[in-house]
Amino acid sequence: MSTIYDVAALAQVSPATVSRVINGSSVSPEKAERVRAAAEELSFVPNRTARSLRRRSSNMIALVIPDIENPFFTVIARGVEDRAREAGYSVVLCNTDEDSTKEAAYFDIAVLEHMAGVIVAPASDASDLDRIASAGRPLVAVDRRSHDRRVDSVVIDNPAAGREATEALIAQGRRRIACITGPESVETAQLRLEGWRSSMTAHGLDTAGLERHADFRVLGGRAAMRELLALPQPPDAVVATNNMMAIGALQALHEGGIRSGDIAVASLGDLPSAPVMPENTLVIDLPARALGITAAEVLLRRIAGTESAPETIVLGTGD
Amino acid sequence: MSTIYDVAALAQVSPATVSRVINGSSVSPEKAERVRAAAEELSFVPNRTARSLRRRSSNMIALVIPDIENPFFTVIARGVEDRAREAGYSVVLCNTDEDSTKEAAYFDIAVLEHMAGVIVAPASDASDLDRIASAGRPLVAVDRRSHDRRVDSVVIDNPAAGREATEALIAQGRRRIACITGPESVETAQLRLEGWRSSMTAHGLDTAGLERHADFRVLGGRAAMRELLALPQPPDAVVATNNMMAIGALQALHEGGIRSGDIAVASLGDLPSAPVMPENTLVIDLPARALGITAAEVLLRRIAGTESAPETIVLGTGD
DNA sequence: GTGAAAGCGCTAACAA
DNA sequence: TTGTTAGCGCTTTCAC
Repeated sequence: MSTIYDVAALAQVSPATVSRVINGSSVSPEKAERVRAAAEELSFVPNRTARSLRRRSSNMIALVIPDIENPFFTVIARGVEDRAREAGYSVVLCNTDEDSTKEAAYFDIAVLEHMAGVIVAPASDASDLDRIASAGRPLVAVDRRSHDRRVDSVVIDNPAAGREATEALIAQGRRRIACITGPESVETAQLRLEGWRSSMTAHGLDTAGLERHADFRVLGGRAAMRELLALPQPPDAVVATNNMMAIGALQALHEGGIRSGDIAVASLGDLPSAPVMPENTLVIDLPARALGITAAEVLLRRIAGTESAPETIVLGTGD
Repeated sequence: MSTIYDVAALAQVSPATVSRVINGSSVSPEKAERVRAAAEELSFVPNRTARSLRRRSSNMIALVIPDIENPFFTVIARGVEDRAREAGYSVVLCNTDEDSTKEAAYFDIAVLEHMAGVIVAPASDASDLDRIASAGRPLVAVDRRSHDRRVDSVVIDNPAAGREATEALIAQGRRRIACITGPESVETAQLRLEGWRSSMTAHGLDTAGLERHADFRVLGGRAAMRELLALPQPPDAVVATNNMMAIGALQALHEGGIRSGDIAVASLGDLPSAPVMPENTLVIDLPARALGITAAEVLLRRIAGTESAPETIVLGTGD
């Protein structure tokens, strides 16, 4: 493990010059070359910890997501990671289980570790993003906006996604279409629900009693579907506003012995690789990877020091 | 952001004493109390970067896995993370896509970042674990042993898992049982295959032409199953040595229009949450979480300085 | 038990 | 453009 002093000695320059070469400041060509040769010779690699200490910022980015078992978020993670790594940053993946307490603990760590920035899919509207913002760390919300409008957000056009799913079911001839959405405290859940509602009313269809709030997870989707099945007049289709609840809904249909085709399910977002896709299932692709890439780009820009007002980037579902 | 100097000044002791209190060295009770009060007062938290620089070791652990989309590995990750976090370490998740080059890049980062240790499910037997070992960083292989016998390993009893799956199929009355396993360069794949083979021969069943090597992924499993279906005499069951290949095999069966029940599939490891589990499917539970927890414990012990000879811990499939 | 002082390896003023 | 120097915040000898 050689240091810039070793390199400086071998190249017969000062440590500062070595540092400049590493960081791309202006150095005369011949000295730069000597430094490069010396660094090569000693297989020198800069000590990132020392750099972080001095710069008061590391090259780690925290990515805080609510559910690592959900492929939607792992795809986002891969998008973030690919872009971040290109820029020389490492990504620390933090899983919160939709739990704001766990989330807060991760935020504290991010600050303590002097992480360069944080990308978060907030567990709820109550997420304490201020913990990060007030510490002056760049922060980007992804997939879900925060109530804190000071932070950048990268989201999907959620109402459009809700409408798209609903329209597709209507086009299949479905009329009594229910919607299973996420917690009321998550804006994404509300917006997708609104998309469904607007499509329904636009087509003159009744929505009364057909909304259900669940938890964005399999069990919640299943329970909600069971309730819908128990209605005096069950739906003939359902929009699940995320993939996990769609799986839960399909499970409930299967348990209930519903004939495939009697009730159609539209999922917002790809299902985890399944052996067989049930025929009555419709998937609306969500641009998860683009979400991750874009969030990383916005964050990197903030890390680089861009000072513009916080922005919300809305990605179309077709992206 | 206060420092130990601020705390020292307020408590009227030297910075060294503050450091000692933080790290639990012997300090007189009254001074210790003064320091604690001062730290509380200033809401002091030690700067981890400075500590890492000084100690030449951070409190980050790298977890390098081949496939973040595979729930088997995410469950391992959660096991690792839970245990690591208890001990005050953060976990950096690194996804290699079964690619040794990507893996090597992560190893380099782990060394550069002075990470406290690395847990890896090696992409192949050719994985260059020496990169870490020779840098003196603690290293534990999980799920897959390395050819490098200097490192600790935590694995499943793979032959037993292979046998268990095979015996279960035999108990169902299956006789012509194929095996789709992973790459030849991955020991885990070989051992599970051997488990299958030993059960087959123990029951006097023929194994000729019924082995397939794939890549532990959905597409590979599907292709292998197609080949098996194209055999003059196709199998009546198949053991897939991991969950993703089991999904691929089931897909191939579905595409091939095979009646459910004609060919049974046994999967080593839980399937990702699926809407419906096909009836002809059998899952052998693998103790993924225990794998993660145990690997973390072994690593933490090494980080703490245990100097015993490298060990291989084999977890029973019943654990 | 406690404090003074010397760094860990790097970067950023400040001079030259 | 280049070098000198002073830290970033912490830990750890080494004296006392």
